[in-house]
Amino acid sequence: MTDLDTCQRIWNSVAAIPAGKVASYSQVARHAGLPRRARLVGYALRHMPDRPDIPWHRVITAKGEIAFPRGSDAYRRQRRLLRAEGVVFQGVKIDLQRFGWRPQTDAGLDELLWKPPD
DNA sequence: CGACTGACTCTCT
DNA sequence: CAGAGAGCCAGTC
Repeated sequence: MTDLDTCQRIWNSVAAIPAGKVASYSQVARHAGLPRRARLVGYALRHMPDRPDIPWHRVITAKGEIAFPRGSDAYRRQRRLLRAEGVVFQGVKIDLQRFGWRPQTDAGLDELLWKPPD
């Protein structure tokens, strides 16, 4: 397994994702100080202890899709958890414009978030 | 040591 | 906007 410290940082970054928003693997990797290690994040999550304080379901691919194959058990589970937090799915994808995690502009994003759709 | 794989991403077409 | 290809890193065989 990777350095425990690395995993800790990854999990910590995942835990930093606000409820109702999602972050891509690369986003989490970058936030954890691991620029191009998106796959490592995936690996870390795969081997993650099922701790309730780690919202793994808020981590999706850069396309805004759940990384699991559609129709799989894990896919439905993650999708349900996200929907429970208010994340809206457009078909198989999530609108990253609205639900994408913006660590830098997180504070003032609410207005943007709740602006009525076109 | 090398080939294969995976909860990935970026770039080019 | 979708598909192909290359890059990336750790684990497994």
